[in-house]
Amino acid sequence: MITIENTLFSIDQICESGQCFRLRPLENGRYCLTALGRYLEIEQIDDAVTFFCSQEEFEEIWKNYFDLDTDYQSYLSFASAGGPYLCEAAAFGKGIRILRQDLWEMTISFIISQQNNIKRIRKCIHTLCERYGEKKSSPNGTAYYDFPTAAALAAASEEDLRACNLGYRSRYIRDTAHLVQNREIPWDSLHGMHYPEAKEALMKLPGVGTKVADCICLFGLHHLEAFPIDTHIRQVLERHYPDGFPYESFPGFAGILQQYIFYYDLKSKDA
DNA sequence: TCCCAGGATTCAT
DNA sequence: ATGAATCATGGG
Repeated sequence: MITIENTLFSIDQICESGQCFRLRPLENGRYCLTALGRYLEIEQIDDAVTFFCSQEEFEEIWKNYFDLDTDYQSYLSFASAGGPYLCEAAAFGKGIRILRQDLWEMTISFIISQQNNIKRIRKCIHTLCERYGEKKSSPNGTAYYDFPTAAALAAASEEDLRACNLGYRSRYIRDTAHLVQNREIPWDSLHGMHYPEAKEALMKLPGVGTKVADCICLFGLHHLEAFPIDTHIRQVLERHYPDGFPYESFPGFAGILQQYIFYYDLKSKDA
C-alpha cells in the first residue's frame, strides 16, 4: 500500500461526481474500484489517501488513472472568470479530478447513461459486467468482474442484453459492439485524434449523440475541452448564464469546470 | 398516475 | 433546420 497527501483529492467527490460508475464505497469506509482489468481499494482520512496496492502498481497504473500528476489548483484558480456561481461550484467540488478511464468502457457506460439516473446506470453496468465480463480474483481474494470486451458484447443477442434491464439501449450497445468488433470504425485511431474529429467519429456509433460523445471524449480520451451539456448543465446555463457561458475563459479545459458545476448542481438537489 | 433520470433517433413540418 | 413522438426501466 502507498499513502499520498493531497488537499485537492476527494475519493468521495470523485465517486459522487458520476464519472466513474464502478467506484463505490464499502461498508468499512474504504472505496473499491474495478478498472483496467484490476481491483483496487482506497481509503481517505482527511488529506491522506491510501491506495491498497504495491508501489509499482501505483506508479504505473493508478497515479495516471487518477490524474495525480496534474495540478488542479491551477484550474481552480480560473473559476472566478465564471462569476460567483462557478466560484461556489469549484470550491464545493475542489477534490474532483477527471479520471483517465478506458475508452470502450466509457463508450458503453455513457450509452447506458442516456435518459437514465446514476443509481440505475450503476446497476445496469454491474449486471453487464457480471454476465459478460471475465471473472477474476484480486491478490487478497476478492472476486470481481472485468468490464466486458467488445467481442463479448457483440456475441450477445439483443434479447440477452434486454435481460440486463438496459431497455431500448440494448440495440445501441449490441450494434456498437459489432461496429467496433468488425473494425467498421477507426477505433484504434481515436486516441490519436484531436477533440473535434474524435467526437465526430464517436457520433457515428448508434446511441452516441452530442452529449454522450462529449462524455466519452472527456472521460475516455481526456479531452478536457469537451463540455457535456445534459439536463443539469442546461438548467444551470439558463439560470446562471443567460448571456452565454464564458468558454473562452477556459481555453482547452472547460470540461473540468463542467464537472464542478455538474457535481454542485447534483448535490444541491439531493437533500 | 404522472414525471423524471448525465438523450438519441426518427419522422413530421 | 427545428419540433414532437418514441424509446425501457425504476423511483419519487
